[in-house]
Amino acid sequence: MKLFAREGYAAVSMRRIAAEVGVQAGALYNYTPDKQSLLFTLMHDHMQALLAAVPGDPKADPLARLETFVAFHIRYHHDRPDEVFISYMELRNLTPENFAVIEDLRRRYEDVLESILRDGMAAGRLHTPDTKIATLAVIAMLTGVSTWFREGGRLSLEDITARYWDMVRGAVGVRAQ
Amino acid sequence: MKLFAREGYAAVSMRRIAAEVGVQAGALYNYTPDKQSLLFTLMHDHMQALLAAVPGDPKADPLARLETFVAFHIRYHHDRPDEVFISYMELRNLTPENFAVIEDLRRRYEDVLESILRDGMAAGRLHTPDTKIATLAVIAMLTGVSTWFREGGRLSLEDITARYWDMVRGAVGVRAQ
DNA sequence: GTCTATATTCTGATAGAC
DNA sequence: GTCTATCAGAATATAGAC
Repeated sequence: MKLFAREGYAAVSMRRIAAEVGVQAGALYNYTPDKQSLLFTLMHDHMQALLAAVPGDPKADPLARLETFVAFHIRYHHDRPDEVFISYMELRNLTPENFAVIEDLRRRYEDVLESILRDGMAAGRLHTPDTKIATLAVIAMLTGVSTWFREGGRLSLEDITARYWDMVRGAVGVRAQ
Repeated sequence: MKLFAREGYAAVSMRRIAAEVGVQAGALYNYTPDKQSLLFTLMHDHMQALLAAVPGDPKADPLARLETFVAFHIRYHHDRPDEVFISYMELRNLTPENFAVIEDLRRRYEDVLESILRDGMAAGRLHTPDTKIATLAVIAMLTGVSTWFREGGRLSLEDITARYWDMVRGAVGVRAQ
């Protein structure tokens, strides 16, 4: 995970991975049939864990669910920079079959947010003309945090989360009380 | 450009590039001293062109400038998918010196948007508590379009641009007229 | 389950003929 | 300015001893 995130799948050899974990290259093949399966397993496990962790109580207030989602996404991605980086950057190095599996999991994660936005619309708590577009925009915006945020800077992750919650509310048309 | 975008810098050999342009591998070294310089030149040219193309009339109305920036960013990135993809994905394959150059150009592009937001704040036309964070959020949101938008889908690029302009206005606190 | 050794192919880059 | 040929090393993956 660390090597793929730092240098990229194609640039990391099986020998480097073996050296990192303290065995010879041949020994790795007791754990994975090949390099591709290793990449796929890392990405698959990450997406499964993400889907298992995302909070989603359909009975709660839509705005509360949206705020929870924003905080969850920022925090979860911040805590797993390598997994996130790989899952966005190494998609093109998956075989077509493996790519389809990961894409399906990603779509299911997006659907969690889109359901929140749809319920918010139905309840009249927010106003956005296209929940699918808004979903993609919000996720891109939130995921961007992990590309530049570093601990110890001008703002804490809690500050950042507050700013993004402001911006998300504005973007999806939550009207002031 | 096409090969790096599709398969990644590390995965593409000089022989593949040579075959793509119809020469033998050795001939490439009449045009670039090495593979790293080739990547750097592609990214550098792209960032220079982006900075030269971005509209920025400091005397215009801040909201008009913001709308122009949003439309420009979406259109420019949509028209150059390979360049955009490389410039975001291959940063880690640059040498530290080359990375610093590209990062500086990227920061200068971000500064164009941040100046607009600052002027909008000063003019009382928008309200966002942190123009730097808003800049990063808006650019991440807009750049995301090029990862999923495909011609011929449910919405045209003009439709998308209109939706994003709505969302950006909300995100940076443009109050309804 | 790890090791050494190896098959086979590919890598970035260079030399020198033309 | 392109070609062929080549260097020196690295790549994935496998075989077989232990």
